[in-house]
Amino acid sequence: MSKTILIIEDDTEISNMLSLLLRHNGYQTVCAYSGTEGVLAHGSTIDLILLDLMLPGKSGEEIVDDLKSKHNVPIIVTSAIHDVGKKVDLFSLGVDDYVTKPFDNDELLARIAARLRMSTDTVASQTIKYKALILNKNDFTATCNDMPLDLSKREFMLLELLAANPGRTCTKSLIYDTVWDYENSADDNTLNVHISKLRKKLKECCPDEEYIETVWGIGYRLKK
Amino acid sequence: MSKTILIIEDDTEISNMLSLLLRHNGYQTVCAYSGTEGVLAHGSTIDLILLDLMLPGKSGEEIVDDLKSKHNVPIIVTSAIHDVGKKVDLFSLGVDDYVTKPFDNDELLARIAARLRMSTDTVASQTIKYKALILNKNDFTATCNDMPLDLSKREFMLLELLAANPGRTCTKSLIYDTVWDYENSADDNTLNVHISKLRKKLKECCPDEEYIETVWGIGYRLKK
DNA sequence: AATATTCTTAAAAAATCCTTAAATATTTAC
DNA sequence: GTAAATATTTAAGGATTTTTTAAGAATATT
Repeated sequence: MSKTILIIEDDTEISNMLSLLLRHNGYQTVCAYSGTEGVLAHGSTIDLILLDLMLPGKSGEEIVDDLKSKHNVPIIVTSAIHDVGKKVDLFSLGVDDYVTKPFDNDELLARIAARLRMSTDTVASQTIKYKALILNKNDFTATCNDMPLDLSKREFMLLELLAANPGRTCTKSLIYDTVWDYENSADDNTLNVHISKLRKKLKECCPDEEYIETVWGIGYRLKK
Repeated sequence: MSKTILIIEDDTEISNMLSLLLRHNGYQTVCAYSGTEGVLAHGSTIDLILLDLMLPGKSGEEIVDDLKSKHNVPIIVTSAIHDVGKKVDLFSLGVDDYVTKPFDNDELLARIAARLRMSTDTVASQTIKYKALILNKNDFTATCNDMPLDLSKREFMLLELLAANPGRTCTKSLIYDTVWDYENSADDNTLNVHISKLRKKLKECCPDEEYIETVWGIGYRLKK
């Protein structure tokens, strides 16, 4: 699955060059042109951040702090400074790596690949993402638009089943088998009620979008 | 406490220079002049390895593998090659960082310091902090808001497990495995009672805040 | 051996979740 | 367009799980 990289870089020329390089190598990119803009653009869909340190406005340290506290993904700093003192401070803040400009394209790609490999091995394999929705199978937590979703066990299992098969219709019979472990009687309304509650909770985080579609007479599905 | 660094480097001049540099900066050093010698010299007293890749004899990859399997400490490769392909392979083998020769002394020191800090932070650190809570694994003492928390062994282990995974739900089954060392029978109430007592003790130090959240049907967690 | 502490069990109370049922709304079929 | 079938929503009762309390069993300490 394609990874998304957030580029925070004030020099348009460098930013464009980076974006092109990364897209040519199979990544998706999001560009921000200042630290504050970068913090705003950062969210659950971002897998790694390329951060230029010499940005106007907020200090680099502040930005790293804000980014990390919002969503903890690897940060690689691209910097022209040769000041080693700075570098040490950054490491202690949580920066994962840095490259000094002008950088070698292949080296940059290698470092990005290394960082992504590290993070996917540990956490991401146990999570299901669907649009702004993230389900963590390890600890039964869920977030939508980075807001916590408070789901009961049955609600979580139901949403997990749907999110694991986005765009595919899950028949009621399949859902009862998977989530409830028994066959449904024809007049059973339990599933409907659970869907209703899920929609209500999802709407609180995403007022604009309808996630769960009903397939009349058959079951439910998440929109493609 | 002073850290010991193993220098694996066949060029005597560079080796001596490195050793001098590191000793001047408060480290102890051990020198080896080939890969095989390096693997032999490696043991429990070594905290970090500086490894020259262009060694005669065994391949660099083999050496890294042998070193890591003997005692897993950070390895920083010092290398003259600019071949990026090599670098990627090394990352996947477990090399933590690399510097290209000729290297800047200060940069090398910064990277060493960063790696050592990481490993002490993760492994050697014997305290767990969570909000106003501090758990000391060495002597099984705990404080909350600087007030001593008098915890029994099971209570400490339980709180330790939760605090080591803040925000994550620990399933009952996991908790029984970790704290009690046996599978729980379905109607076992022991864990619930311990949670109850923990909450009571925590409330005495933190009347305002509820630390332990229950995840219905699944387990418990500390709030994010 | 006696005492103190901690752990477990049991039972009642409280909280939460699940299901049912009924009323309303929507879609499909004729 | 109307009737039938299916879906949605709400509220309430029932079922399940958790919390709390207390007492007895197990373990550790003096």
